[in-house]
Amino acid sequence: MGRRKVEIKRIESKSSRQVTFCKRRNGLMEKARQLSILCESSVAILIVSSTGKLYSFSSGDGIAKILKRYEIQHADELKNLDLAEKSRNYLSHKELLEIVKCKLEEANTNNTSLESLNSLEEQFKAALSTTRVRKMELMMELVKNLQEKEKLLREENQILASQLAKMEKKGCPETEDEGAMSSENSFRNSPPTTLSLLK
Amino acid sequence: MGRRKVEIKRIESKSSRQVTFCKRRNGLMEKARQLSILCESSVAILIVSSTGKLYSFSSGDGIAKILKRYEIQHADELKNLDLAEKSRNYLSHKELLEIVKCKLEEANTNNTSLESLNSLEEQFKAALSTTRVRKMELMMELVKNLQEKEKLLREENQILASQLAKMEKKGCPETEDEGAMSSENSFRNSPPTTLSLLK
DNA sequence: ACAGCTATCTATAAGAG
DNA sequence: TCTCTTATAGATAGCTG
Repeated sequence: MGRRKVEIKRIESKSSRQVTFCKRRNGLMEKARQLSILCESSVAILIVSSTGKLYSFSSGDGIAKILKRYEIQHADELKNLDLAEKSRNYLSHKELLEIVKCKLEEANTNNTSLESLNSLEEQFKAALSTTRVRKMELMMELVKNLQEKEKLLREENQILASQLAKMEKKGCPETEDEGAMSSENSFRNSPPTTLSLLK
Repeated sequence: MGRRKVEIKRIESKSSRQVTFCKRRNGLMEKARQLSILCESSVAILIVSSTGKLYSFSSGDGIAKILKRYEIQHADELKNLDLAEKSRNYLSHKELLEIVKCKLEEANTNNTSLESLNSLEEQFKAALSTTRVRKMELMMELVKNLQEKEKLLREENQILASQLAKMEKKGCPETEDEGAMSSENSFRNSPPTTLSLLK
């Protein structure tokens, strides 16, 4: 859309590349904004220039929220968060154990009546209300589930990555559309794509 | 850029909103692709339609990597692992309760003064409140980080899956202008492959 | 829903200050 | 380098099938 048609390939001149980057980046963001408004959708854009500078756009509520929507297990996650918040005030088991052990030993060295011991037990039970126990258990379950999920995802990730690698070798070793090359360039010295998260 | 100028505000007609969404979404992705190539930058786009469907574009290296830069305080994963392991060692409250009971019965055979028991209780409460909050916060952090990690992994997974799909479809895409469409298509209606594993 | 078609509108490449 | 201008390429709104 300028005085002449441009080929879509890396602009060699550094300065005009910079100028074009700025113009087109602004254009892209504006388009994103319009799309999000016209069609009431959530849009997020992240751009890292070749010099490593980050630019981002997101319609309204920030990237985190957009990503959240995309979470497949909505209900599950909401439940998780809810649970997480509720259990914020609970004590860790290990901690509790330590304290109890310590205190009991202390108590042991003194004299205790049967009645008072019973009442102690009652109070202790009360303190450890049933709901608390339950929530803590759920909390533990949450962590366990998350860890399992993570494991599955990593496994699947590995599989996908290796399949991709295979195909890339067989199919088309050099020309990659949509910036596979450019990404190679802009992250020249970083390890292969997928592995970043997997270390 | 059409037959008439449009105001940038929500399109009321559902059908034409849908059509516009599709057209502009494609346009946006194409622009993103061009930007990433022309200026050798990394670009990622995430769009969630009003119906909750996800569309994404990313130049080559996947969103995860770009997101990583964006995450301001990316808590170290090592800490996570450490924490996770620690939490695995915590006893369940039920178990704890058993232990306490046992100890109390043990103590029963000896004699303990009422006062010492009361003071025990006080000390116990005090000790609880001191460290409870901090420990729990760490725990929450663990969960939060796990959830974030999961999110990133899902992202990455989807990208890999779609790249794979793209390659399978086309083998080896060649010229710039066609490429965007192919990437678009591969994202269009395919529910992420990932999900199968996660239910 | 979808796929073309153009008349129009927009974005922007190159030039100017 | 930056900003502004302007001619032109490109995107797309409203149609049509």
